[in-house]
Amino acid sequence: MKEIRVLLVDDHPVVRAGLRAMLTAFDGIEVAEEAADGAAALATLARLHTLGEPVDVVLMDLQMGAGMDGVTATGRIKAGEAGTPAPPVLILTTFDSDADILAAVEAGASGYMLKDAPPDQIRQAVLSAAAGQTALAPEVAARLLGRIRNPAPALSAREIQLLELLATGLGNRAIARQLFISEATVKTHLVHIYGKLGVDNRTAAIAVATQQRIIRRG
Amino acid sequence: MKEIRVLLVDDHPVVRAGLRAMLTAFDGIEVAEEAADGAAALATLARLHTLGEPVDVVLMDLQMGAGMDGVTATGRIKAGEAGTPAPPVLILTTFDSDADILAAVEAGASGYMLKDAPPDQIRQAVLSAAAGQTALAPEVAARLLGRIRNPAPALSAREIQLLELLATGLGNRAIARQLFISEATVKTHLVHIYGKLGVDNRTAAIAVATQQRIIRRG
DNA sequence: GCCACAATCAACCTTTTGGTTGATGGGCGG
DNA sequence: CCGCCCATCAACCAAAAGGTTGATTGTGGC
Repeated sequence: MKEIRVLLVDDHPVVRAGLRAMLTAFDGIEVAEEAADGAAALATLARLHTLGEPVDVVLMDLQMGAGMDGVTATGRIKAGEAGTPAPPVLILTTFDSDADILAAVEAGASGYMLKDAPPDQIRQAVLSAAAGQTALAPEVAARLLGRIRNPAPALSAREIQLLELLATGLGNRAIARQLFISEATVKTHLVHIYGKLGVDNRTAAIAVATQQRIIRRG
Repeated sequence: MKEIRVLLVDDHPVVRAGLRAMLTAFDGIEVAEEAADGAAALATLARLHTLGEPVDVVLMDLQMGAGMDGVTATGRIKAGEAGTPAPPVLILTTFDSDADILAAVEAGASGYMLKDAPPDQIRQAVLSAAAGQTALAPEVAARLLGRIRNPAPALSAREIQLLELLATGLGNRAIARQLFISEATVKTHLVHIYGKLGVDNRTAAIAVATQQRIIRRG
């Protein structure tokens, strides 16, 4: 049986070594290459493609230190920038905020796993991704389902984006400039956010959004 | 030559596998055991001690998901709670915030490395720790020096108390009522807080205070 | 005793937010 | 095609927050 060829993308040598050790121990999976950031991943994909040794699954971290982050890299891979038929991208990260998950899914990721997952779960996810299926960590799936069942907060992507800037302490004017929209629009978004979160000021919005892990907090 | 026996403490199976693979590849280092959180680390230390197979160095993550965190565990190990002569504890984590570093050092850690460090740096740090020396990642050392040059904000207890209420989203009037002081006093405190944190509004104050772990966030 | 500082309050003013109403255009599902 | 929602903007008003000055009290250190 043909082995599933995986490309590891993570800025931590330790994590790459761990994944390599874990994955190669499984039957049917081999590690084709490693990359330390998104840019290197794109280059590696292209190189392996021209060598006639295509990658079946990309295992991608989200936070990548200085280099190109995982969401951007996923988007570019899916856009075909590596010059190859885009392989499935499986996100493997430590964070599980709504903002991260939504961004990854929108970028075209076909799975979202957490690094503290047991090895077998990661193996299953790689197999699923290689088979063209979607694989979500139970915690992630639960959050998405909960969101569907309980459309209470139901913030739009734009609103989450605003919330994140809000949480950095920016004023309305600064947010407006960041997003290239008018201050009036920022205020409109905020009013909607307040309504959906059941609060009446920005600090309370941040408190609620943080607690519900709609946005992330270092 | 006697091997240096290391105890790995990290909640991520992936990271443990990576460290194990990396460390065992080095001459003179072997992985004695693994633990998924601080409590397990204490128990393992005690067990290995009674077996007459003491640990030379503890490699400890800081963020440990649900279990006992690394700072607490380090403190307890150094306090002798494992019933053993406390081995050196080398922190190995992804975050390098001032608060994390200071907390770890205060808890008695004898080193602070980042997970994206090259393998050889990690090896050197383990050797140094085993020899009773201190090993700081260059980035960490730089940050500590910077902190010494321009000292900490030094908020008063009252100001921290205010910050915590601030972070829950309360307005000045509500904070005043909570603390049984006037709104004017709240504003005065806030001005002082803004000055010390180098910001000019409440959300930015929360952002900075959270990032520096002056206040706590789930 | 004096100085520095934390904590408290007041009055005043400027800037920022919050809240409302209304309007436009794009996209998507029934 | 018609709503519905999202994203965008405007004008306006009320409320809250930000900033300044100045003052009182208590505590701790030199």
